[in-house]
Amino acid sequence: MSLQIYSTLSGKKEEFVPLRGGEVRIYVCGVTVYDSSHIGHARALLTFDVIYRYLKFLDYRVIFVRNFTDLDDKIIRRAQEEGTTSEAIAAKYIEEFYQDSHALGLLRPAQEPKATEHIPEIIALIRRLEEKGMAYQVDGDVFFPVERFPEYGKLSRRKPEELEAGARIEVDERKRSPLDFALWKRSKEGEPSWESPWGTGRPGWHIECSAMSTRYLGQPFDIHGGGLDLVFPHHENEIAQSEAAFDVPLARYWIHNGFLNVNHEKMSKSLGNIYTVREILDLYEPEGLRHYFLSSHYRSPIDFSRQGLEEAEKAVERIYETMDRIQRCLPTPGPSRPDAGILEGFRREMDDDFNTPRAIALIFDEVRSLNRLLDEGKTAGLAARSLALRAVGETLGLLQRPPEMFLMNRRERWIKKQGLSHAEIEDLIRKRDRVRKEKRYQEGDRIREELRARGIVLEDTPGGTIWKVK
RNA sequence: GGCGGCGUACCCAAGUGGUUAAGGGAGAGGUCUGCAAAACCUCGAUGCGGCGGUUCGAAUCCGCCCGCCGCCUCCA
Repeated sequence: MSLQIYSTLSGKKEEFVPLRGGEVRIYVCGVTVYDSSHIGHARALLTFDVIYRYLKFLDYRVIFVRNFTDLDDKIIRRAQEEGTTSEAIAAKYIEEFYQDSHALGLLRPAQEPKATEHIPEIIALIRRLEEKGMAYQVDGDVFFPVERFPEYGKLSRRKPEELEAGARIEVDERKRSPLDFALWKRSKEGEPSWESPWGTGRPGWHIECSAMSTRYLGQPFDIHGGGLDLVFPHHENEIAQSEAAFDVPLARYWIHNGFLNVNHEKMSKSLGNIYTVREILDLYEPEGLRHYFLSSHYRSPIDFSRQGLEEAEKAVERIYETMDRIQRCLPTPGPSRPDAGILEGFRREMDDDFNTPRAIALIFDEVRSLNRLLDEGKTAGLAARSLALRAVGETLGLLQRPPEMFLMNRRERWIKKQGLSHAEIEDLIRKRDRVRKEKRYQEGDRIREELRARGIVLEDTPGGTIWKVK
């Protein structure tokens, strides 16, 4: 069995066959940099981060491109509100994006093109469409004539007639059809603008992705991805433009991640239910968030909850505890190779449309089995299995830190929140040790209870008493 | 109105025709321990929103009904 990918275009799982041998070219629509990234963005980013990692795990040479939309109405509006330039707004949120990406443990794409740096490519593409009669100009605006592209609607399974019937937006009278969309917009006073054959203006939203994907990956390329909400109209329009221009498919497989909801509703500013990446990572471990997302399938909706995140964090802690035990038992792993059975099992699950929930279940099966070996004091095969576990974790972007660091971070976060200090806790532990030596256990248990009431649990190990967060 | 999705144990969540319905969290009992914690062992849905149907056999396919949601407009 080989990798099967669900493609929005065909509406079913298909065997993945790269267009060029061992190489995979993938383009994912990135963020519009006009505000802080929220956890919905994080879900999309993590989804494709894992897809990227898994393709590499399969030994493909992967060319991963993810753009920044650094030019659009929202950025311009934001700049006006703040009395600055759209360049400054974009630069600020790109910087924030990188901080968030780093915190989330995202692998960096090979290319991260920005719309503003590809104006010549965009103009060339529009000109090509114009030459083919697939663009028309009205007063410095250039539109794409949807009715001239018969396959329009094939990705989102919509018929143009039905769309027109249901349209309830204000229609620009100058367009031939309400569905036609802007390739180029004449710029208003004070907006960023570039010289073009149609006068001073700026690109429409969809065209940048067509221009940049072709620039870095050619056409067709293998995988195009993004959030489910981009299917229509963004990706539909990209297909129309690119395929009208070059008469070959834009991309072979179309992957879309499901939404992240809050209280069963989509996150939106008007509902005030947006959580930014930074505020969540302020409260929870990044790997907890990653685990939380990966324990649902990438195409399913997730209803975000604090409880879910807390449970996920405990789950990650369980894995780290086991890795910590292994490390103490086998300080140097030796020349072992990763256990092939575990890797095969992982591959079997992931080959089925990146089934991360099953992959995670497999990790926990392995954790239990390893703990049993450790309990029994057996070390045969331990090194190979822990190496495999680490490889699997790495492919999911989990288990990337030394175990003690994860455990320590959780503790630090907790005591800070509780207003406790190390010294205070350690004093109590020493005091408890003293009374225990004198067998005054009741007194010792009182100290334990006192700490437990503040979320600290004590573990008496052969090496002394350690403490953890409940 | 059109298109699409979802409803599985206390919570989260896999599973889309066939032995005992994954895994995590919470819970109960046990082993270990001075007592705990961690770990391990055991238990936990005779049933997968409801009602019919197809089939030797369905959580899985079909129909109807109930409930929830998304897209059709910028949006990850």
